[in-house]
Amino acid sequence: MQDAQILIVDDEEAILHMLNTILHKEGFKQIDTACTGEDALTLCQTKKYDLILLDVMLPNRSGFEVCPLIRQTTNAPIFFLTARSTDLDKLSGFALGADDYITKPFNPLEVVARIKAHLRRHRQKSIPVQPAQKVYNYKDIEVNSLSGEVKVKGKVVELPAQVYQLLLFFCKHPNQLFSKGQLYEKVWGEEFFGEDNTVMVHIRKLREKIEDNPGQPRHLVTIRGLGYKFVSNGGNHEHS
Amino acid sequence: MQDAQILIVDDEEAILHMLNTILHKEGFKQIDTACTGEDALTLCQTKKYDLILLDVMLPNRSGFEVCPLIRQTTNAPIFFLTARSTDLDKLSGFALGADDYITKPFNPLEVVARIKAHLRRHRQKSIPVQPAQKVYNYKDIEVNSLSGEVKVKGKVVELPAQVYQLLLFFCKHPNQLFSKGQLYEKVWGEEFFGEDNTVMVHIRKLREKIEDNPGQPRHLVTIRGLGYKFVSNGGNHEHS
DNA sequence: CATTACCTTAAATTTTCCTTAATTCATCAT
DNA sequence: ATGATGAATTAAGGAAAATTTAAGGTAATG
Repeated sequence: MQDAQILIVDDEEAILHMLNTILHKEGFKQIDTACTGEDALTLCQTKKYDLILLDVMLPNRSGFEVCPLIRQTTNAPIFFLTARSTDLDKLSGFALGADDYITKPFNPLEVVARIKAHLRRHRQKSIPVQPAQKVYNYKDIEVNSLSGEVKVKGKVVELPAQVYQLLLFFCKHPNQLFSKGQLYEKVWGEEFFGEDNTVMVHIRKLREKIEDNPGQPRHLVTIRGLGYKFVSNGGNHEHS
Repeated sequence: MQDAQILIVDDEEAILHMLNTILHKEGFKQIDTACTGEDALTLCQTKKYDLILLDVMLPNRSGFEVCPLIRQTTNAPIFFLTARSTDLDKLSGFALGADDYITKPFNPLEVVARIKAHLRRHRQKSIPVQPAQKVYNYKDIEVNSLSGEVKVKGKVVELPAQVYQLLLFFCKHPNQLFSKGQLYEKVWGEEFFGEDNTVMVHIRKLREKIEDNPGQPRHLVTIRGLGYKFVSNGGNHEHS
């Protein structure tokens, strides 16, 4: 339990430091911190946390905004930190996918107690599932993961397994940039050692299936030096 | 009751997540989600649900529009979710085939209570009227799960027990993709450790019974790298 | 203009699946 | 009990298809 990966997101250095020391004293050694919602999101995409403490008041994007985005990457419990604590806040926080609500100023012992309690409960429940979406619908591309069927512009196309898995992954994370290494680890589920050719070839195969002109892709675009991104132009699949 | 298949349709990720967690905590483990009416419809066409939660406000097509279309695929109870709660809304909601009406913001406990109540009523009603009479009727294949009789093109064929179970499972879940592992766990009821040969041989036996040419199956097709699928070409599947 | 990152095609390798046959297991009549 | 029968499982060889590797080409970048 003490080896739980915890992420704390707050723009105030003081609070970050306080929570960090409290939790560290209690034996939690695996603590990361972030100052902005963007940083938190990036961290969540690369690492798997067991618990996230998220301040509502953040520069640029508020915690309320970031919460559902983080939810897409993980189903770890998210605790909101806030100054205000009206019932309405709590309700909307809960609606956004929060699991608990801690109001400033914190009682350090209370924070620790709540975290421990939640981790205990959560651990027991083995696999807390997130709402697994089964059908993805973009402008020209339609994926039914129940039947394993893929349609492009209404026509059914056959995909090899690995290419299908790749498409499915992109459908689950549209408009997000992934490096070849990330893709290999997420889709293939194996450690990446720089052999990026495999990914590139599969990207190509996928493009041959879903793009009008695979040489000039419009859905699965490459961002040179960084990776690939599946863009959903006008697809009726708008999260947040 | 807790194994009821539930579908939640809402474009807001947050609400999807909230309802999912609430219901999951209450023991409902079989939950699917969809963001659009189209997706919901696709899901209803491939799978049978016991209850559907449908948001009125949906992108593209409204819940009002989608409801009658879903009604054509199933007679599962449909609950409308809506922000407004004028009497007009309620009236048209029920007229369109809705079974209940839940207004945002929800009280989680109320949602669960209503769902449970409805499922209880529905279950009670359906059990005595039709005592689990299940006859599956596809184009060439007919399975009577009461008598255990299987007909292919009108002719009775004898199936070994395990092969029959396999066929029955496929009849219950047509047009859905299952991996060998899934099939083994669902049909055999034992943990799967990669010994997929058993499943393959049984697939072969089943094909010898139901296919004209077992080497080139038309009903029980294999999707390489992913699994098998029982396709019902236009054949109407009647659960009762 | 050289270097880097990416694209593209084709060949090589591996995986997956099919099929038949052999073996084990269970049932039932003798 | 015991052997016969049929079913379920395991095993093994081969075919087909998918994945990976490799190699040469192209476009962007500094």
